[in-house]
Amino acid sequence: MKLSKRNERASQIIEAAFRLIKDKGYNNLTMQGLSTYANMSKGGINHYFKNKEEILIAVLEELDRKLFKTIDDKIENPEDPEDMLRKRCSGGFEMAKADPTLLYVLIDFTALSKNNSQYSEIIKHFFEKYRYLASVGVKGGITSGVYKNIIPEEFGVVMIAVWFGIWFQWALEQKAFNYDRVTKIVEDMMFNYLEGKKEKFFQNFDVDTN
Amino acid sequence: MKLSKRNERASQIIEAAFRLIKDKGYNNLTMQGLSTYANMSKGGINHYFKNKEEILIAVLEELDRKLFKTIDDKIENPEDPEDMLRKRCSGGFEMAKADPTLLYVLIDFTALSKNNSQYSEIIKHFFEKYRYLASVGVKGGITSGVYKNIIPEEFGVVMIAVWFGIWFQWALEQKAFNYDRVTKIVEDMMFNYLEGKKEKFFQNFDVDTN
Amino acid sequence: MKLSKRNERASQIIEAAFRLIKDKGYNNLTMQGLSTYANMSKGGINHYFKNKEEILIAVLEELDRKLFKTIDDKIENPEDPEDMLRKRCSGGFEMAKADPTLLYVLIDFTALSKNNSQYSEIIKHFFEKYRYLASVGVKGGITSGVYKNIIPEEFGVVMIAVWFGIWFQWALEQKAFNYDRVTKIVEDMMFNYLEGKKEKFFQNFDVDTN
Amino acid sequence: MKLSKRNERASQIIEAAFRLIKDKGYNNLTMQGLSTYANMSKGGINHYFKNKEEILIAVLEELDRKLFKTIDDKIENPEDPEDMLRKRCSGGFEMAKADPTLLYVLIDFTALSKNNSQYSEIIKHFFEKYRYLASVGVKGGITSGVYKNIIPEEFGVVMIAVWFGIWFQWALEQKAFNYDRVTKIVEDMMFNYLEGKKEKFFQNFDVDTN
DNA sequence: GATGAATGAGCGTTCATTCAT
DNA sequence: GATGAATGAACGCTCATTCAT
Repeated sequence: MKLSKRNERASQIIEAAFRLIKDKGYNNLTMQGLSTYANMSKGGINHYFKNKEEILIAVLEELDRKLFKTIDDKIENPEDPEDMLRKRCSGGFEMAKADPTLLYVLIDFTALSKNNSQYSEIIKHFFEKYRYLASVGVKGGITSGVYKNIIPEEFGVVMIAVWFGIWFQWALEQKAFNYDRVTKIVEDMMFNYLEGKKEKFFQNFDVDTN
Repeated sequence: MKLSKRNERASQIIEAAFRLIKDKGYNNLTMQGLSTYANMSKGGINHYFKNKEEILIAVLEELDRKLFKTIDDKIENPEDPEDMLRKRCSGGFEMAKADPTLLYVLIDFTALSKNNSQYSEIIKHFFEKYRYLASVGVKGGITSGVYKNIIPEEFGVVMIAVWFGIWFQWALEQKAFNYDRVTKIVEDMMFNYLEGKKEKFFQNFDVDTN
Repeated sequence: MKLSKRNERASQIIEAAFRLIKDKGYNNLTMQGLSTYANMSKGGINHYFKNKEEILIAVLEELDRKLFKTIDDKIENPEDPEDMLRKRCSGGFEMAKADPTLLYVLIDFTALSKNNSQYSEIIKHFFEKYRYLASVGVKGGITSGVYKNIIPEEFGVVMIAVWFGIWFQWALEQKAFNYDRVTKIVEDMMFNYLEGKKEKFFQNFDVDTN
Repeated sequence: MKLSKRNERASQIIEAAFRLIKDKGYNNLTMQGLSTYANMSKGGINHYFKNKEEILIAVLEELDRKLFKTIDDKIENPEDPEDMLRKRCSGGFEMAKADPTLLYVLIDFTALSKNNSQYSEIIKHFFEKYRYLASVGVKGGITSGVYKNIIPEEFGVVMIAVWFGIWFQWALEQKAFNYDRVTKIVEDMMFNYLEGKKEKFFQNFDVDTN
């Protein structure tokens, strides 16, 4: 009971911090502003978090959770590796389009990570995980005999690069390009590439059916 | 003579600021620290720059110059559009590999750009320019009748996304993947894709020669 | 309870600032010095006042209050307009004599008012009010049929000029003249002048009794 | 020759400082701004004045000269004491009306004089001198047998008080009152008062002629 | 538990003054 | 003589953190 109340209060603080960073950036996040935004006294925050950094770690973990949830929720049929890959891919793009400003939270922490090994580690693991998730479809395809001559982890790097790179540009200026058409291009590009790495039989089959 | 000495001192400050941001991040850049690092008194910096922001704008412009120079220097034979495209592409990858930490300067300013329209505009133009440079090769290919059914600007977005996305991951953790192999993959992937957009005659010809 | 404590602390700061300006002048009033003088940390002052100017506005209002109180307290019998006028007049003189250094606060703010419209407005209203108070006695005298051919507001200007001009000289150098004799002269002068503006009947009567 | 050039340059600085203080106030007078305004390098100013304070002393002396000149120039017939008195009186009022902002220079230095005995002494002597000038007419009247029962120095205090007090109010807000009518009132008031102090014979004579 | 008054180190910036040229 | 680059102390102000209530 007490613990749940404690968690509730802590969440309240984290959510407020998250929103403030998203809207105004890390550099404009003050404990005073946070206390106002979280409807809690300045001293009160210290009951739940030792100091500002502890809050920020929690915010970063919350970001991870948010992103993961959004992307992973898209997957419906995890048995089919190709479908999972496509879903993850489009899931990431949809998320980035739905809330481009979320990027600024990530960027803020990346900027800070230069001098904070804790942030740095979390962000590293964060990208590792997404590379892994991206690679799983490819890996599944390989074990099921679909793709050949491809290192799934490396293709995960590519997928994440594309996803993040487009998100970044999109967050900077949304009128710069047509998001849907560009993401369609990269999806085509990536799956055409994987197509070319399918086994001969399937490739021939695909070509014939085309 | 006088002007050149003035420029020299100003460059000295910008370089110091650049290094400090690259090494310690914007949030740890103080005028005191800068004055120490630039071997100049705190007040002395004010002869060359009205305030901290003016220095930072200059640093951002320096970043632009640095990146542009590194990438554009790679182009040797600008007559051949495909060659230019490949050179620009690999030029970008080589630069990112040569000095991954340069990214931190860009990331720092991106984080700040959320609440600073001046930074924001510069970074936007920055990416616009690189998208344009990336698109020029494709555009040249179209006018010379090589590529079809492709919007060069949109492919520019893709190229920059890939370049930036890989750079980002590489800067975060260089032991996470094999940079050369991954960039080889994306280059293959992108040029295969463009290949598929070549005119029928060339496409058939290409297929035959494979 | 809380509010009163807050007001108490704010007053403490204002009083300290008032004293410092009175003793050392505005140009020697620093936040550090103020914090020392007010027995409060530098940052603590920021709980009560957003910035230095806010403190100074409060000091100016305090000055207004101080002067008003001292002068207005002298009036005992407001039914008799002539008496009120005399009381106000001598009240002002007594106040100026009692604490000539109070003038320095006013002079400091007047100097600053050149480039600060907020100070300027307050000081203008300040003098307006005193002109008004000075004119009220004359006005009363007119409605009760005592004075004729006189514009009370203009005589208010004269009274304030005399009061302020003598105060100023007195504050500069108190051994320069005999304050009581000089103020006696100006009181005589002013009331003789008003006497001359009384209705014929009273004038004759006065002349006869002389 | 050298000296005169030196004086010329020094005057250039003093005039610039005077104008800057008059227009922007002492608190906005910087050596950099002064050097710009005086068309002289910052270091150059140091050839003519040891430091800022020395310039300010010179400015104060210049103020004294300016005021004295304006007032004293009005006197045409110094043989007639009453005329001299009237001329000085109206001369002071005309000067104050012609350039009300001149007051701010005086006020600025008065504010500073609290912590600068040099300024303080100059301003004291300044007022002393004007009291003296104001008293001379009265004194002359006494020795020539016109006024009785009056201490000229004390009446000088009154005259300066009136002059300064009206100037002050006028400088603060020129639309607050009709300057000419008010100065007419105080001149009447003061000379009526002196009239009342003339010897019996003259007084009777005056009354008869009225 | 909860508050917000209080602290003080540290920030960006200004500016009178010095001095090599 | 004349310049303006360079200095550094001092300023107003911010803000994470502490702690008495």
